[in-house]
Amino acid sequence: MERGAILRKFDACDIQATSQRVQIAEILFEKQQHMSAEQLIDRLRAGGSGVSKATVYNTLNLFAERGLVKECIVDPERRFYDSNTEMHHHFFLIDSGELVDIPQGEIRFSELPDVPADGQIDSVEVLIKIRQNTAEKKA
Amino acid sequence: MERGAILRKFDACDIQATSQRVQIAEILFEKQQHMSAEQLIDRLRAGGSGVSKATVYNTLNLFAERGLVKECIVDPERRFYDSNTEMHHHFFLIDSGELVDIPQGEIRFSELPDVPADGQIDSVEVLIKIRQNTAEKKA
DNA sequence: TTGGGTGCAAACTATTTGCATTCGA
DNA sequence: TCGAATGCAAATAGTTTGCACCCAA
Repeated sequence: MERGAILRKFDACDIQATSQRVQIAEILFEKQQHMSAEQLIDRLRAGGSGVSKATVYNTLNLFAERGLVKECIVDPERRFYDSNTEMHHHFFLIDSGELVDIPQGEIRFSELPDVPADGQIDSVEVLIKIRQNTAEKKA
Repeated sequence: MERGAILRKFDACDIQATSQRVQIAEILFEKQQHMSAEQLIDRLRAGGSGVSKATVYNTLNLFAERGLVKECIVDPERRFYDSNTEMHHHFFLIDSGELVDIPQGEIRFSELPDVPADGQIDSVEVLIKIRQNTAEKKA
């Protein structure tokens, strides 16, 4: 995604553009992906950027809050930030800790539960955990 | 759930019964619920038990590993342990941080995605986030 | 000029670990 | 008796916060 598109996204989400925020967004929106703060910091460092840890965390929180990215809680060790904010679901590859998108439309419900009184659905997320068969299986 | 049933569960999961483990299980299986380590510790303390923090964490990990309880990751702040290990889904009440079971059968899929090559489904979890309408709504 | 953004380091919190002690089969 | 379980405290890791500094409108 080129800078122009990022700036437009910022604008749409009421996010002031700064050098650091653009750097972070450029990595996040490079492709459809799920990154943790740490992975992002590594990428920044690898690219020679000196953005601080605190700024990365603050920025990711800001992005998530403003709806620029989606926070995915699947691994208690770290939060993932998903550059795809469309309603969609995930495979979680247990062995690699990787999160993979399930394209919209590949899951459909034939029945959904009644929502508790006074509540409205904010989101519906399906997480399918996958275990690899590749190598060993037994302990 | 009475002690006998707990001991039987322990046996089924190959967990050696000890006083602390039984105390913890008694609270967890008191009813169908989701507890965090901290809530559990509070309950133990309230009941006059002196089980240490480390033992609670170690025990919860052991229980989860052996399939006695299900670990639910929904809030990055804390892990919940679900005394219901049946395949089932959850409502997450955003405002209260509460996790509520969706009875088995109230969600049905009409379409599920293909599983990545060499993988097998470990679990399918649906999380429906609910926002309350009760009081205020706007910032 | 002036408030928001940034960087750093210290603070925090949930969880894990090492090790000596205790308990139970 | 002897290994497993426990308790404590210290260690760890991810994330947040306080505060001084800097930049752009």
